[in-house]
Amino acid sequence: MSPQPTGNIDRQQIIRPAKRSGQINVRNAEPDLGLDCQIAAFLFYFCSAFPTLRELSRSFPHSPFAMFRPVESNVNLPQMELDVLRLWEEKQIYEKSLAQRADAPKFVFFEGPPTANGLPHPGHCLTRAIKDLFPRYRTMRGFRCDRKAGWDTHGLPVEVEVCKELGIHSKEEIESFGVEPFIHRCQESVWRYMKQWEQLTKRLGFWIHLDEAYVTYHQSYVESIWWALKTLFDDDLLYKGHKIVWWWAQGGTALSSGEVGLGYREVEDPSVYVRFPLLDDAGKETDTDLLVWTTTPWTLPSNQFAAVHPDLEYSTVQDPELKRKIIVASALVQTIAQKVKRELPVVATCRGMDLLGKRYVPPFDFYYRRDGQKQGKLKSGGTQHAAWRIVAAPFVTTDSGTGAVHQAPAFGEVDFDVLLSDQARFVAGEGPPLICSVAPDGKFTAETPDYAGRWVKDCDKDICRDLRRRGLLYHQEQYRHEYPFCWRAEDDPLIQYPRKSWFIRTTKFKEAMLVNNRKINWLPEHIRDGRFGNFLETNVDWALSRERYWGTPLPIWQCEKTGKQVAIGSYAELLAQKDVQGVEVWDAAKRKNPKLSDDLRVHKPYIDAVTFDSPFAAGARMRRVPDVIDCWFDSGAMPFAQWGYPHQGQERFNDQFPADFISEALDQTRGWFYSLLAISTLLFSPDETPSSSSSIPHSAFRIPHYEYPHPFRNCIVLGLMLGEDGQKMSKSKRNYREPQEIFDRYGADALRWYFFAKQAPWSSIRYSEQAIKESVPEFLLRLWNVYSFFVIYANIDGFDPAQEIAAQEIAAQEIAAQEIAGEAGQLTADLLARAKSYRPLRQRGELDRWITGEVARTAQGVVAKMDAYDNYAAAGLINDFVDALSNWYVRRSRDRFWAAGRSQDKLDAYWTLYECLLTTSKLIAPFVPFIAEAFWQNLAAAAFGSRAAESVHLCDYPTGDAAALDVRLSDEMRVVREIVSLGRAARAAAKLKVRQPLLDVEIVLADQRHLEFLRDHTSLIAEELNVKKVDFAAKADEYISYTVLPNLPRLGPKFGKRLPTIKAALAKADPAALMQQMESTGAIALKLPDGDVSLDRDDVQVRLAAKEGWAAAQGAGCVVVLNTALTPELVREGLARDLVRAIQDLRKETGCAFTDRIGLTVVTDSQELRAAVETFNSYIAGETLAVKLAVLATNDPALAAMTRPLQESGEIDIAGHKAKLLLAVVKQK
RNA sequence: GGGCGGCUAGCUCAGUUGGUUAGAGCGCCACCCUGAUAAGGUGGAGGUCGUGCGUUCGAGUCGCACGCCGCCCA
Repeated sequence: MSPQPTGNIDRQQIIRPAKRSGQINVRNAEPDLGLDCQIAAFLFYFCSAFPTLRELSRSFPHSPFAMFRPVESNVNLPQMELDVLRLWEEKQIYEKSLAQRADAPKFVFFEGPPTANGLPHPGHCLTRAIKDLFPRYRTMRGFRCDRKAGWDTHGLPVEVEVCKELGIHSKEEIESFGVEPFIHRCQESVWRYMKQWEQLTKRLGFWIHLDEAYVTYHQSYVESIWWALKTLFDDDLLYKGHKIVWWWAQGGTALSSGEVGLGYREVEDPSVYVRFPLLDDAGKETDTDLLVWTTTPWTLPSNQFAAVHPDLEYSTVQDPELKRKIIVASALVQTIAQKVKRELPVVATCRGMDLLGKRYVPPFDFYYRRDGQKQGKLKSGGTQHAAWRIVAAPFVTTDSGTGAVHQAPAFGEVDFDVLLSDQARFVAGEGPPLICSVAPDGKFTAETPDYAGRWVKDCDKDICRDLRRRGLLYHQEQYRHEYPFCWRAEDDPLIQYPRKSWFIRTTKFKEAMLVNNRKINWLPEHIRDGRFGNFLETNVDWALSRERYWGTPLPIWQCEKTGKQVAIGSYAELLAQKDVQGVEVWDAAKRKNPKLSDDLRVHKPYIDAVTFDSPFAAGARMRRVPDVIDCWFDSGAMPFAQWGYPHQGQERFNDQFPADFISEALDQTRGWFYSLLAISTLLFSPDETPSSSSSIPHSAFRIPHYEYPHPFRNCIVLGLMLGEDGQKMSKSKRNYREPQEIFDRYGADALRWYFFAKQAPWSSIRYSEQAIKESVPEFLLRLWNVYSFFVIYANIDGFDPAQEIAAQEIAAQEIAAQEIAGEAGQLTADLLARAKSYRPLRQRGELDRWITGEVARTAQGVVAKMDAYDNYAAAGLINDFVDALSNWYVRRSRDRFWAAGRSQDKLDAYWTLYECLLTTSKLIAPFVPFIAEAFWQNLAAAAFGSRAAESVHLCDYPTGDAAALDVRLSDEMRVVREIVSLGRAARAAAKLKVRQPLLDVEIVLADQRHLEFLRDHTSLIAEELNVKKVDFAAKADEYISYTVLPNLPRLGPKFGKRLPTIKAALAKADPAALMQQMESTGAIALKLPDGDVSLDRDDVQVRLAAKEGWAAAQGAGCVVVLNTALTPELVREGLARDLVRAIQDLRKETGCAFTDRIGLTVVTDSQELRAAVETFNSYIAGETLAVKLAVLATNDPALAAMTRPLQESGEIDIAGHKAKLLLAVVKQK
């Protein structure tokens, strides 16, 4: 099939639509040619598969084929996107976009690594979309923005996933399964959903180097972390401590505060009130009890103290039933009386302070019977009983409970602090020891024989039962509260537990982190001092170690004799130690299974086997401590670990640090955002880092110091995305659609535009498929329609910008030379200006100058917003521009495109719209990269072949041509549009449809500034409003009432308190008189009781209001008044226009081709309608391509004689007149 | 219990440093246009800006208190 030429058809031979303004414009036409043209165009499209189009057009560089590929108006966006993806891949556009900026200033982006062992959902699309937007934008703005992907691969999530697979849970089960095969499984599991993630990333248009991704389990990555940890260790910032940690008993490990935070759930726990009988000074039991409250009965066997607030008032009440006295906080007496349903008369009161030091009998005697009488030496001299005393604690409140709190220091951080401060009062070793009746597996030990071997939470009930049996349980109820569970094993409640664990001394850097944080540009801003700042304020040392398997091994080796430790910074460093043994374990494994990833070499269990000679004790070995580390440290170390720094990649690190931009969702505040900031502050801070001592062996490496902020300068904190029902997104609830389905239905651009343009990125969004769907017609399709409009007409007219420019005889070499310079390929104004028909802007019509100015204004605004990371505002500006382009420029210019011939005015319109579309394509490229590319591929690449930039994404971002800006014109056009809009409103109010012509319209302006401009546009306004005449009323008192209002922002600062008086005076005065005064003297003088006031022109505001009884609409600065008088002539014209509409509908219904001639009979008994047809016969015939137009009465005998076939309308209503239409297609010769 | 954020039209959300008539999109109703057409456009109705108190000549906007929702943490 050889395509027919389409570009050289004589313009005059194509049927033009008749102009609506009434002039009939039918020519002698050859409809066949027009049809051929369409078929040819279709074939051309059909034959030119997307990627080959360029080749095709290249082979005919100056032929008519270089015109635009026809565009369907009902475009299949998802399909188009797939074509674009293929093009990008084939032409390596992403790579080229980077190469092009190889020497440009850098814009550094860090990828927060996702974990690929779960499926991606729409929330991930949001993060990945925003992570694409700004790098794309910055690249077009001339920056070099490398984008290295990354994967988070370690940690509990992976282990738990594997355990589920294996059907096991506890550490014992893992151990018996074997650590080695377990680790292998973990490593495999990490990549389970990699395909889906890569697919999503690509399909969304997220340009990032997936094949160069950093992976947290890779040896180089692990070694970077070892270096960091060694550095910290050597600076005494990494230490082993004994603390109360949140403990996952089933998993046998502590969790970081971040991880704990992921697992809070509301649960019901017992809330118990227990009597602690008090002892007198002699150690004898009294008749008084302290009533103590706890919500964790299982900790009662480990009770050591009871805490009261020293400043609270406590009451001793008489319990009539027990016949004993009970001490509780005075504020809670009534509450407790209600709970136990009896009066509790107060017999005495005291302050908490008075209770301090009193001894009591604890509810269980497992420890008491052994140590109850033991005393220790106080530092201040004298002795005291070591435990089971009342102590002071500031955290005791009277919000709930009894005002006296059970203390089991082993199972609560605050309780532990109480123990520590109590111990501090004693001579070392004499104070109370820590009592802990629970083993690390969460089960009671043999020290509490009644419950030994049972999971603590399971014992709550039995403990309560026992207390009740012994009469100690005063009251019990259920208590709803939030309690943490393991974030990966959701049925396992966490407990607080004393544990030796490795910590990073982040608290030492609290101030430094705060200072660093203050320099970060957080979006939204409140994160800085709010959520994140507050979190830093309450900083605690980072619980780093995990007694688990799949993670970065803690690089600490310990002397088996002396317990002394060293940190190792790399595998090579390890091998360089004295008498290294155990490496053969890995070698053997690798021999056995050569497929094993070499990265496993630095993992458990292989690394555990490596030992070396202790430098601390002769003959002793150094063995690695068994722990791995918190995987949040992995991701927080990515700024340097992604390069394997400092063992390698020092240059890359120096170049790519700190990041200019990162973004994740709000849930990363205490996760990635914190781990990044903490690690960076500890390692790279300017002054504080006492790390000059640390060094890499055999290298002169020094840690560089960086000014704050680092490691990131700007951070967009995305809102959380909720499911369709406002709940958390959950696969089981199906409250969202799979991303792939969204892509298939609406496309990635639709999803992206929804993310970028529908709300600020930090507001939490409720996933809404409807809203995604809407962004298609609202934005994409509207823009597409403008584009397709252009292409259709440009092709019909043979508007060929490439040929126009070639015709100027620009040597191909010259263009090629400029292309190398990176200039000519982007079809900027100066290149287009070489076309012979391209006129300078100032010579073009006003509408052209206006829209070109709007493009410039939009580009300026978008750049300002995007530079400030405000994509939402930027998208809004783009949207406004597209609206102006579509609904004003194109609409107002239609006639120019339809006009016959190749007038300069028409060419101006083409060039203007063409240039607008090219710029728009660039403007939207970072936001909706696919549709932008589709535009470019047709408007630029298809037309110019290799002379144009290969992709819109290789172009520079438009910044707005200052010379094109015309603020005044922009303002004036806004007024015109407002007047038109008001006119339509007035019509609607008067129930006069636009098809009904009216005699005239009066426009009253509050401000005469734009009057002259408007006078030049009366024909435009008249046409838009379908009126014969437009007047600007000079004396409008007839229609209008005025109000003279004070200009408050101006007067406020000037007059302050006097404002109400001035306001009242203006309101009271006659507006007409005020205006006259202003006109004659240039000011308004007000005589006021508190002194005269003179107001100038800018001090007041004149507001207009239409008087009653007029068909009018009022806006801020003007009123539009319609003359609603209808003459018979006008009514007939209105009827004629209505009739045209009805006939056009019938044509369409009949399936007429554009060019079909028809014969038409209007059958009606309405005199008016008949008259209208007669008066406007040629107008109606012209509009509807009727060669014959007759009107008959229903009883006309001629009706019966009419030849068939006829297309017959049903009975139609033309403005209240009944009629029927008979249509016959006239045979074409 | 604490911190942070939110509360503006039926729904989803904008609303600059306080300034007179608080906006958009969707939905609804009405209408228009129709050779860009399985689109498009215009208009309308719809708001005591969560509640109260305060600061101010003036508060959706600033302050305080409270209520509700969400998140984070205890």
